[in-house]
Amino acid sequence: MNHVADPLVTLAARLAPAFEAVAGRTGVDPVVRPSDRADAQANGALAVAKEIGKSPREVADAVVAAANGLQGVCASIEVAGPGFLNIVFDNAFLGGELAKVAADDRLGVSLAQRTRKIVVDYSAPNVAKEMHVGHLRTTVIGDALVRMLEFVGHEVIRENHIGDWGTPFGMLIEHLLDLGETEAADHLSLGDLDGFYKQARAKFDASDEFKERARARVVLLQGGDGETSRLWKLLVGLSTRHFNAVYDRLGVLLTDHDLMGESAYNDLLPQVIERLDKLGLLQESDGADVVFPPGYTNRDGDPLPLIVQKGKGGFNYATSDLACVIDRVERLGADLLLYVVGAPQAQHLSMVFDVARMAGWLSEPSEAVHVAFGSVLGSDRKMLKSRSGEPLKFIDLLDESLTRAEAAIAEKNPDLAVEDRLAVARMIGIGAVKYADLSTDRVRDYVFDWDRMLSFDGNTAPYLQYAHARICSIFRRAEVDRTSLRSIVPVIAEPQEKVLALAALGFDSAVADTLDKYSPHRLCTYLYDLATAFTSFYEHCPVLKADDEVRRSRLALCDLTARVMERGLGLLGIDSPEQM
RNA sequence: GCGCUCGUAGCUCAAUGGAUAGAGCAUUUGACUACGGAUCAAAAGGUUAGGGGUUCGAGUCCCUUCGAGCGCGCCA
Repeated sequence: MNHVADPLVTLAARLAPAFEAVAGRTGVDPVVRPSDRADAQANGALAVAKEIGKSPREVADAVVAAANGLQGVCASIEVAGPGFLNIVFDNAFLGGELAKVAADDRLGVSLAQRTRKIVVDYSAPNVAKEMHVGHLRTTVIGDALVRMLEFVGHEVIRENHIGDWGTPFGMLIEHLLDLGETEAADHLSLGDLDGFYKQARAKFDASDEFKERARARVVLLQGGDGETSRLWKLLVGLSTRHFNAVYDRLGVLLTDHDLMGESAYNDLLPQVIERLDKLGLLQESDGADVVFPPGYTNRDGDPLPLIVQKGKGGFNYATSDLACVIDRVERLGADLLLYVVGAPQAQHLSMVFDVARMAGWLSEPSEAVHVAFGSVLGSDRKMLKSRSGEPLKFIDLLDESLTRAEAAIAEKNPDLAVEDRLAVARMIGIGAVKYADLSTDRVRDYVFDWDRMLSFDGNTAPYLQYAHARICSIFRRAEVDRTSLRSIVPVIAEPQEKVLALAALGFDSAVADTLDKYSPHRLCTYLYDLATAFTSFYEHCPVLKADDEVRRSRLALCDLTARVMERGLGLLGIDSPEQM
């Protein structure tokens, strides 16, 4: 049994019996919330009053009278307004809780009550195409969710569903042959994947002869021809090298081990059709094999089908997505499938999930969730593009983040050794890009703005990293063994100490809330609150100059704050430099 | 036309159905013999797009109007 770190959660548990006694039933929610009038407030009396036909204040008074589990937790509890309970925590209680969390390697973050096997589908770039800004959100959000899910104890299977199959590969392989393998390899290893793709595309559009060769090559590829497969693998290998270079620079967990491209499901595709057919779900419509999940209509108001086999016999992405569901549930035994995919695909995924449920491939307790996200916009509020109008290359984005971060550090901390500057600039620059992406509600579009994300003020990665670095600076001067601070009970006296203590103790709830909705911005908001609580504490409460007992107590608060910040940023995939 | 998502301060964003809607930027005003001022404290800034409804209580849930973005049968 994990210790509950968040005082608000403890309070709710202690208060619940009193609410239940007054309401005369079990399962009453005390509705404990953070408060700006006290340390916490409990709003449950208003609902109970309605239920049992008494006045809210009467109920609130009765709850206070019945609450006998609060000794040692609360310093005061009083009825206010129409029937709210304002609660002030006991400082000694908070100190004790801090000590427990400080002694815990997990910093109070509890393990999931039910451990699940979770497939996270994210990133998914296309072979022979360069990664661009369109892959930013899925990669960054997916990575953060993976880190958090693993941290709370789930078994996570990362799947990078790369686009490594389909009709374009006929033309790509033919172009490869035209260029000659070695020359093509040189060309591609330079990283100019887009140029290669565009050349192939141009030939495909211009030449009937090439078009015919490309089509024949697709047939060979799908038929498993040895030489064709070898060339295909060559293309895939050159592309994944590019992907890995980006992932490495970005600092995400994806490796070749996580590759699970469309080609991996090739053998399953015919089975998808067969099984749908046997279940009687398959219908023929305009020459294609389709399934009609209820509730979808097209332009004309007619039922909208999910096409699983094209009129000419080929499979499409719906087939592949259904095969994925089968593979993930039946072979891997996953009970939660997360799709970190852009919001525009909502209808498609919804139809795929519906069909999978109709077919019985996705049933309780297994479920699929579309973790949708909005677009990255430029300052003109349109999709972010490079100056030339092309999608912004991922690698250029990373380069610019580094350049800008390095310039900022050189200007603001010229004392930092030059050899450290590059490493720190990487942490700041990449962190800024990731945090900007993670810190707004994922379902909304967001405006990409270098100056804002790299600012050291406001809700940005550099601000959080700065708070962490300041604490590290304190410890460079303090000459104490940080681990020795983790067994002492901090004394909470000043208001700023209390705010900071409550913030640090809320890490568990922040992680839980974040995972509840798969919304990383909740953890970001939490860490920002923690950072502001710290800077306020830092301004008002001298640490190193304080008398011995207070000094040790405040050092302990600093240590815990830094650990939570580093771990929290780490869960977002962001590093915390000790100096910056 | 239908569907999905969104609409909150000048700008960028928060707000598990709870009291007086919060931050940052920009603006204004304070605090630098500094544990890292890369900061802090404060002021000002709002009919939560409009209108109905449910509820003890609505930015949040429902209906509707307006506006924006994205989807809507053989690309993925």
